[in-house]
Amino acid sequence: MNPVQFYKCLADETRLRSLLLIAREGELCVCELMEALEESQPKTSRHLAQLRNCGLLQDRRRGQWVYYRMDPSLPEWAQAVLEQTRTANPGFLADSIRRLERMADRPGRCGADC
Amino acid sequence: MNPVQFYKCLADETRLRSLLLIAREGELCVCELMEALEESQPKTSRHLAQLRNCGLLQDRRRGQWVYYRMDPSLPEWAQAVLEQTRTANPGFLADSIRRLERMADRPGRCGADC
DNA sequence: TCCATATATGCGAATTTTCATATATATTGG
DNA sequence: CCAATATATATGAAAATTCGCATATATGGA
Repeated sequence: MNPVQFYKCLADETRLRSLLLIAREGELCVCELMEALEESQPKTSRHLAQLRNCGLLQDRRRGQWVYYRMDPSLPEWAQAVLEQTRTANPGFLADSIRRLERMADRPGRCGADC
Repeated sequence: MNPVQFYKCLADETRLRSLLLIAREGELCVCELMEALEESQPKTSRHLAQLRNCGLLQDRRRGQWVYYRMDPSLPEWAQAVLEQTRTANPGFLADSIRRLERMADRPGRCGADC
């Protein structure tokens, strides 16, 4: 993981919020991120695809939904950077978390079997 | 310090190398960074000014030279991010450090009195 | 004062990034 | 198969970033 490319990925509001929200929640689908970030579907999807292509996120499809989570092979230093950024800047995600928690009809998360 | 703006500062090869080199060396002047990074004078100077304007670096003039160092008021999480990036990616700076150490006629560093 | 060195900045061109819009693909349920 | 929902992508325009080059400023020494 090239540090410059890593930081290019974090250098955008939509991408950084998505990453930190996913880090906090474990796994989120595109429609949840759209709602939490108040962004359009193509914009949300495109940024997530970019983070996946760079190796920061993994996705899995479950029915109609595609869930994104941290790529577990992300180097430790990069994971640590994300964690520190998240915990040191609680205000950065506050509104997004509120919208996410108030979201109606969130698709249910389950393992590989529902 | 807005996290997105902070990461925009790190999302460039010249700026990230400059920052990590300065973090390692304590203080460096523009001509040392030009040599270490093999970059032109205007390019080097412009990126350093940007880092100063964003609050990541401080500068002090000593004679003809302007020395840049970390801004001590940089939030702890940001300092930690830089340190982790630096120690976890020794190869990222290796060539620059070699060129810096082999540089002839490096301007001498002293306190406020030479 | 004049010159050499070090650094900063103005500016337009070139490159990169981001976005909105439209459309394509995939899945589920009828 | 058809319709509805969720997600992905193509495309061209707009915005932001980066760069090279020229020039300006600051300092120290002859």
